[in-house]
Amino acid sequence: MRRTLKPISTQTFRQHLEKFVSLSDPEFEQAMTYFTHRRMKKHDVLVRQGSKVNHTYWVVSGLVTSSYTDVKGKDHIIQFATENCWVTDQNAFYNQNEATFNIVCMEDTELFCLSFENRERICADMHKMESFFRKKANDSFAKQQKRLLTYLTSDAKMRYELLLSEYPQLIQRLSKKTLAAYLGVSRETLSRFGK
Amino acid sequence: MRRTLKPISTQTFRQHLEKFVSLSDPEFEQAMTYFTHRRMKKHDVLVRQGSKVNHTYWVVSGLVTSSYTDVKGKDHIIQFATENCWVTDQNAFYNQNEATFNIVCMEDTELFCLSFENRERICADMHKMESFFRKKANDSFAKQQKRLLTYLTSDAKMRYELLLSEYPQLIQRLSKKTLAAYLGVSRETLSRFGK
DNA sequence: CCAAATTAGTGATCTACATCACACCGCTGA
DNA sequence: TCAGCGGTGTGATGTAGATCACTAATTTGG
Repeated sequence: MRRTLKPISTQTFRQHLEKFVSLSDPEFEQAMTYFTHRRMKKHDVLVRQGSKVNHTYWVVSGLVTSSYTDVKGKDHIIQFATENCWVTDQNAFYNQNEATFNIVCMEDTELFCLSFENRERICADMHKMESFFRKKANDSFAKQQKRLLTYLTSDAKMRYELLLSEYPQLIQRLSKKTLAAYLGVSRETLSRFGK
Repeated sequence: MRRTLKPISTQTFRQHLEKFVSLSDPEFEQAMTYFTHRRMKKHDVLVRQGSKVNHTYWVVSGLVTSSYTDVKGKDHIIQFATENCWVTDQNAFYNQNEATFNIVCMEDTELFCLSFENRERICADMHKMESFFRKKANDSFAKQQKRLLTYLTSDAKMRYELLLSEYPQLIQRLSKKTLAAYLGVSRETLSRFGK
């Protein structure tokens, strides 16, 4: 549980929080005390399917995926988290039960970590932070709904092209296999979309 | 904007809130002042695709669907809301932009309504209510994620059987056509799954 | 620095599901 | 009361995309 936070990272984090709530200097400093900082290596596992989930993470730098391995051993990625994204197994974290997802670093990754206890404490202590998390959760929910709608309305190729246009930089950082697991399409079919 | 709330409904609503936060009698009474009450008829429209969304709704009784009509005129149902469910177009409501979804009563429906302004006010005035909405939003997000995962991992028949086992009573209240639009499967294919 | 593993492209098949077409039934409302 | 319309079942056919099988290229870690 180290405490050496780079000023640049904390500034970016502050900007992130201030998208939803405005904070004074002392308020932001107070908020930071609830977080810890970690550096992970590529392939490191943050959350393992079936085990407890004690933290929610904010990605300072790097890239993390949240995925589910089904009974046939096939992977399904339900979320990418790059710089300035939050990631955890929501259900397991909030209800304190076993993880459905594997959360794994796809690159060397730097994180701010918030434990379950600290999450409840920061929300109880700082109304503004509870407000932040409410707004953030609503926002995530809306985005998730949009993604579900994409599944209901678009075929695989359209979903791929949508991803290309929305996150062009992400495509460079991930293998096609990984993209396929996110798009819900086989590696072979994705390959045939060309480009 | 009437103010005649049946005691039974308000008691159920209180129980709903108390799943996430505990409220004293005066606190609950204060909270209720931010809501209004409405009765709708079958086929009435709460939100129309393309227009502004001024309220979020809690269903006292009845049944409401949130759906999207695509360019080909095909309907996709993103959510059912029965008794004790919240429903609105999240994105349009929170970001105050145009609705993606149609929200329509499938039965005569009774609602508690919370306007955008009142939502922000109740959250600012009552920390506990902000806490409620934070927890509720996280819960909804996790449920939504689970549904997306179902799409990624299960075929149409499995999704149908899952729905049957999870919401057996819902099946009685909806036409197969409507169920098909929720499951992301054609009416004909659903029909062939048989009873 | 090289062996092993992982990633990527491509053809041949297979299959779940969509779409089209039609027939039938039970409401509902002028 | 009966015309019409939405809901439902079912056959025939079309198709997106899965799966299998193989080869080649690229990455990686010991």
